[in-house]
Amino acid sequence: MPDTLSRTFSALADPTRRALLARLRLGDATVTQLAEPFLTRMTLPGVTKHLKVLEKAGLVTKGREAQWRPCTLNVVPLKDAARWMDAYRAEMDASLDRLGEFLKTVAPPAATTPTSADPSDDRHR
Amino acid sequence: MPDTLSRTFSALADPTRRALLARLRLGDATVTQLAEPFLTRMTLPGVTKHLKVLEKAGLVTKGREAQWRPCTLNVVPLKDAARWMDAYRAEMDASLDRLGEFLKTVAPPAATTPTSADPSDDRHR
DNA sequence: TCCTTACTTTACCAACCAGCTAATTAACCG
DNA sequence: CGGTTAATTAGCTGGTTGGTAAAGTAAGGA
Repeated sequence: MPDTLSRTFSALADPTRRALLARLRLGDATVTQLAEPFLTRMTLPGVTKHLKVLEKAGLVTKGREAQWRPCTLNVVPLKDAARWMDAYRAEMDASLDRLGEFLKTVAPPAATTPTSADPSDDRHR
Repeated sequence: MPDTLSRTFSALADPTRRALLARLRLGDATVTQLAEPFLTRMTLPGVTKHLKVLEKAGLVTKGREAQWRPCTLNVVPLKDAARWMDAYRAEMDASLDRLGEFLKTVAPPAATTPTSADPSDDRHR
């Protein structure tokens, strides 16, 4: 029984679960609707299990409508995760990607005014 | 052997590892230096293992200086994780927290001009 | 009442993860 | 060389995870 943040990150550490969240971003859906794209890869109980992980992490809430369980995305735990990441925002912005890093070592440190346009610029908003 | 994003989130899904990253944010450190705060809770091989997880996720790079292994933080994988989260930025901003949500249902939808100051505002940057 | 649809639970398996102790490698230092 | 320090590796255990098949629950409808 780990802490909330760990459970959130743990829930995100699976491509199937991320895909389920992405699907829910488009709107609520029942379990079978959610499972449908994955049924070639895995069985329905498998999807149910993934959903339970997401539910325990608080990322999904399951409703109850007759025999259907409409699932809803809940981003609140994501906020905490994003807030944790924000502590690293500064060094993320500072660090260029590998290519940029390499170019930085090759080119002289007269960096801020390159020849014409800097392609490794303007990422993230 | 999961995908990169899964390995990143998985590496973050442990408070010890997050603490190691937080420590590295202050600057490089050797394994024993990193381990020191945790040695009451766990042994050194335990910390080594956690570091290996972080290394495999590309979040930490280990150098080699005589018998020391200076560790460096590498935020590049974090950028991908942050970019993934950005897809949910809109609904994160839209959704207020549980309290806010509740207040929203109680108060009329004349929301955008609250009485005086909105406390659940101005988070994130 | 019985069937169908929707979904969950149970029981099992293999793989992995977190932790330990003990042993090993590797480098420096006297 | 022998000892000390730094760190890893090996081998074990117990718990969790991801998947399955098969059985079970619950509601709607003929």
